[in-house]
Amino acid sequence: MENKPSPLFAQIIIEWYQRHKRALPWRDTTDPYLIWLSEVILQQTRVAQGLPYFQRFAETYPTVQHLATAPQDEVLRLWQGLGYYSRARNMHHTAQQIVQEYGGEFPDRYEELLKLRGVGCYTAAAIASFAFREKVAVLDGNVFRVLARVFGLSDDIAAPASRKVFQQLANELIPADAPDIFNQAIMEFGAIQCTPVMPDCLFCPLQQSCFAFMHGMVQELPVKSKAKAARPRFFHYIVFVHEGEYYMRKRLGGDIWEGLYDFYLHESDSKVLDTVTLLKELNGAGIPVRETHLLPPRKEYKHVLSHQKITARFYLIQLDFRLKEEVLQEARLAPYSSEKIEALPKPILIDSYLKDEKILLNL
DNA sequence: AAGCCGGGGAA
DNA sequence: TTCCCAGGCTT
Repeated sequence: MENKPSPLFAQIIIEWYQRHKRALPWRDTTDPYLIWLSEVILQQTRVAQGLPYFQRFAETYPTVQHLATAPQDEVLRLWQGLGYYSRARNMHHTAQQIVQEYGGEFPDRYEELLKLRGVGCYTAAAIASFAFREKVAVLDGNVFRVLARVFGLSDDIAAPASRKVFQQLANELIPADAPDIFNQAIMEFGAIQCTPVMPDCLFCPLQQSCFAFMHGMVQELPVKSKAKAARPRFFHYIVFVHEGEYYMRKRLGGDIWEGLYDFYLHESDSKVLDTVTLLKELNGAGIPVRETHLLPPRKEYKHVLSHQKITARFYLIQLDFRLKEEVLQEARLAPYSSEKIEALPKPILIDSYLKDEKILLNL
């Protein structure tokens, strides 16, 4: 670390913020519920992508009570496309907890907020400072980047141990008389001015006091270790259809997309389906299909997550009989009309397939 | 400390 | 195609 913290930093950042800040709906409120909602949505999401989701959530669930009493499927459906669905499940759970244990009132201190499910250091600091003006510094990806560059910190921001260094610096920088504005300002500065690639150093008010700029190290900072490569997976979805109804199931925990709906899934280590094994598996489950029922997949889907690379094929099977109740229960499948499917929360992969096959309207 | 959990935008 | 974006929970 080269640069020393100075009160000038907060002053410059806040001044910059007053002139450049975007008008965003969650900045017009001190309602901790709306702030919480926006922060959870924005956790791993760009403003442009999260904005319409915030609008829909705020409109559908204007208070924490509304969210608490909503069915989980509905909450997940509204969340569909945002990814990291545990955020929605945790938010739903916490809404119910706030109604039942906190009398519908949000906790108003950082330490209390931290106890809520889905609320970590960042979100607790955001709510505490924005809604209650508590002097606690937020530390998100933007703040890490700005501090690393301006103050010349070369600690790996992906390493949990580095957090202490940045947190201490941020705590020294945050002014007691404007913790909320400072937190907003430094994050907005990172998002707009001090961007990950091609930061606008030419018109930066911190140019002459920025360690990275003065030392030609803007490209090198922050230091961040790379994520490991995504592991390949091969999904073979068996889409049973009978009299216009499609058999789907709600995914369990322990894997991706918990709580979302997909089809009967046969996973293997190859993009080529081993039909013999599959048919044995289906017959063993009490589903009497033969090879002739298995239509070749129309199209192959690649679905890339940050940690998995999924290759998926869909095999439509027209059933001319109804599956027995025990069989459905064992396979956790249930029939849904296309209208019902529309209302179910689904991974983007499944939604794309349904739209390509015109099972769902492309709205 | 390391691994898991989505999806989209820009170069 | 390749690269980038990350907070919270679990192990």
